Amino acid sequence: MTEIRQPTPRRGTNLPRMGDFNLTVILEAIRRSSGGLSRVELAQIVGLSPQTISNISRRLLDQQLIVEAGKEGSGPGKPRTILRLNPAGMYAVGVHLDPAVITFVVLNLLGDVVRHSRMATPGGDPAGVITSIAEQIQVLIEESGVDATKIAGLGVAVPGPIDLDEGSVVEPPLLTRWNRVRIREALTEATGLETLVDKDVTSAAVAETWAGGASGAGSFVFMYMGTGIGCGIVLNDEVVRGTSGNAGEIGHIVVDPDGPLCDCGQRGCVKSSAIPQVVVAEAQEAGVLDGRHEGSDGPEVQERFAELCDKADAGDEKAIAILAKSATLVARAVSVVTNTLDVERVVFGGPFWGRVSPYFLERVPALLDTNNAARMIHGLEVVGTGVGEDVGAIGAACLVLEHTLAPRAQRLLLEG
Amino acid sequence: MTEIRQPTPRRGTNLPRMGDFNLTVILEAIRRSSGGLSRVELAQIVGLSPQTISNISRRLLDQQLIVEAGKEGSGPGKPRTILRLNPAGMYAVGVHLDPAVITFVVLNLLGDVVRHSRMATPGGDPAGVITSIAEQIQVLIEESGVDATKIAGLGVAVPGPIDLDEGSVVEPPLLTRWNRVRIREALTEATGLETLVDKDVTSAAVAETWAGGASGAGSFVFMYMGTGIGCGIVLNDEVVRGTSGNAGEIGHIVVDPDGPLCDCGQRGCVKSSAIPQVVVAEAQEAGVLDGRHEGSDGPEVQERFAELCDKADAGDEKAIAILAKSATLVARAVSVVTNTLDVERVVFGGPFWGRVSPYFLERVPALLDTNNAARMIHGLEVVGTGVGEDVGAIGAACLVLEHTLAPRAQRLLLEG
DNA sequence: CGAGGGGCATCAGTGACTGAGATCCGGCAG
DNA sequence: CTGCCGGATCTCAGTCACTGATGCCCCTCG
Repeated sequence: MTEIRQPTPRRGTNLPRMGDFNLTVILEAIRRSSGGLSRVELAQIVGLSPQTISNISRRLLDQQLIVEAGKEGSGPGKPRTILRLNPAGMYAVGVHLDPAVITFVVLNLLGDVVRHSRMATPGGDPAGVITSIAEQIQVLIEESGVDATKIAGLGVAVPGPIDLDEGSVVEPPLLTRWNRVRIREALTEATGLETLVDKDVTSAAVAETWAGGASGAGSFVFMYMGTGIGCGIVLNDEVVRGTSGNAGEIGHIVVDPDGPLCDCGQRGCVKSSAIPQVVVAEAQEAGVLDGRHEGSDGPEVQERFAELCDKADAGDEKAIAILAKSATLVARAVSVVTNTLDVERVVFGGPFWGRVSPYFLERVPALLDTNNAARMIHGLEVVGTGVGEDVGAIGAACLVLEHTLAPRAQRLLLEG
Repeated sequence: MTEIRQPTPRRGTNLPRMGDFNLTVILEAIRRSSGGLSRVELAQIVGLSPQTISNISRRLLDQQLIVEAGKEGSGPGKPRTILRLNPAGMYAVGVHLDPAVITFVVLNLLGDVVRHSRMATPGGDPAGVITSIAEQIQVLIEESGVDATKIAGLGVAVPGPIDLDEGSVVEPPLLTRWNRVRIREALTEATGLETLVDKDVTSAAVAETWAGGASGAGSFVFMYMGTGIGCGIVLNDEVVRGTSGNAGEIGHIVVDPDGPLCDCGQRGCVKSSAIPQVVVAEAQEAGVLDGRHEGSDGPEVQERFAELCDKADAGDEKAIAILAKSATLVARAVSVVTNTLDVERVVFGGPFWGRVSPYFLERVPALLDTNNAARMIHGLEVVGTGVGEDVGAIGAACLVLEHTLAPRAQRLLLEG
């Protein structure tokens, strides 16, 4: 039963903590490099002496987290031995519990997907769903064929709100019956794996830091375009979770003064103006999509949204205008967040991102730049995630990798 | 010439860093306690062994940062020796450069104001203003009578935007002619003091962590009610500055769909709907304040705003309604920030806070609670700062104390 | 006035990082 | 083919912060 969140009274540190921390620092440097690093390069990058690097490298080699991969000799002298991550050195299982679909992945140390599966989210009792999830996890692990002793744990991404202390799901809007369900305990019990629970948007941000390459470094906001809209926050390479793990709730940022009334009492909240369901409804009203107004449930919306994108791709002006408006509205919300946090980058992703990315990438950067309060000082990079559609589940698995291997400041401090 | 901001490639740590860090941890524990702590209590709180605490205490005593202050004997056994901060152990000078007024303070280690002065902000050339500031600092230090060798440095709080790397002021809306003025260099040169520059709202947040008592711990947002509106952000006891030091720009959060058009193109931004200048204008239109529409400059607004508050205090319904509306609008903006960051507390402060506090404290907590996305998990505390009106200048001085003595994770890492 | 108990210091002991020097490894000139 | 050279890495102490064990000190209470 591990805790993600930080205790408030700041505690001291000691020698073993320091050693472990430096180990993770070196691992991170190797991880973030493309193509591995030699010991000498590591010494320069992390600022430790070559001897220390050697010692820690040995520990990493013993733990099979890294491997020596060839030599790089340029000029005279002994060629440098390149150290790379050992993909098979550690694995993590990730589950994304979405109101519509549950996604499962097994990740290796590089953050690559080794195995993956999906199932429609069963509607019944949470306890039953959890049992199904646990079963599916066992199947997945077997199918993947990975060494079970190398599996560091299980990460679970769930819709907010959550209670990080309890490891529970607290009444998410689209998962009725999930009221304070302690999914962490339940899955630890059922699978025997150390389990971490976090919000889907936070998980997506963690995925970006671990598997997203260059765009996952530094300070950024991950805009998650799913059934709803939310963001994950990373500042100086560390994820921001907030007091209870609920950071990133941006749904009620007002972006459209003429927008529809929201349940919060204001008009034009981004969650009631720019989420796929609303966009689809708008398209229907405008006659871009035909009038069948059957269901507003997950798959239905997804399908109709895809239809709208198809039309836009085919050049339908009205469809394009609708997507463009949605991009404008989302950009306003993003501006609020980026101005509040002064990040250097915005990463878009999530299940609905793939289809709308051209329309967003064409408009959002300029809009953000115009509204950037720090415009005179630095620009604001806008990119789509390289992690892909399963970013929720991949992020869930990355929660485990991050918790185990990332150089979090928290790792240095003594426990309460 | 010190840098506040963090380098991105995370670097390792070593023994001396660890020792220094633990020293700051212990100092912080003593600082945050009311009335000092014994060595045994410290050992429990920070998690280090009693021996280590003893050793570090000795270092702190040698540096005269703490003093042994009496004994506390309850029951049998040797009574505990209480360790307290030594107020005279360190001093810091703070300057708040506001468009209307420049405030100077000298702070002791406890964060108490030892000496303080003000001057109207001269309108001329920035270079001339900086010279005046430097002169005034010398005068203040002399008048304060503190041991000059104990002055750790100079902190300067300025309106944003700033460039933290350059230590410069970058075209703030109300300080024309201040275009990329490298005030940090200039004041280091002119005063001989190590100088730190930061945004006024960030400084205010730092003031709260250092001199604000219990409300300055953990994760909170400091809402600074000044000529404009902005916020400082503290997460897990560490200030969030952002990539370039410009975090906390929340002026363009939309809070009033029927509000006035803002220069950003949207309607009802908090900075164009709820800042004192606008509130005063509104009161004038409503006939609560008489029609003289002379100046909209700093002192004028301040005076008329005070007049409005007087009327409200006297029971004028219309005046109260206007302040109540302003509270509602500000609360909406605060909700956006608290939901984005999931903090546990909102601290209000700034020059205009004192007068409006009763009207805000009566309404804002309930409004925030209603909009709190994590309502089911934890509440949201709302308090007024205990630091007072000079929170900008005090915060500026606290920048120095924080930089020198706070247990920032950054302190552990090797330099680039 | 002595026993008891808690606070605190002293003294080694551990272990992570560091500096100096040795060793290893390949390229290159002779 | 051999020896030289330069750079990478390893070996071996050395330093220093934290820790565990031990003992002194000081106050309260019987």
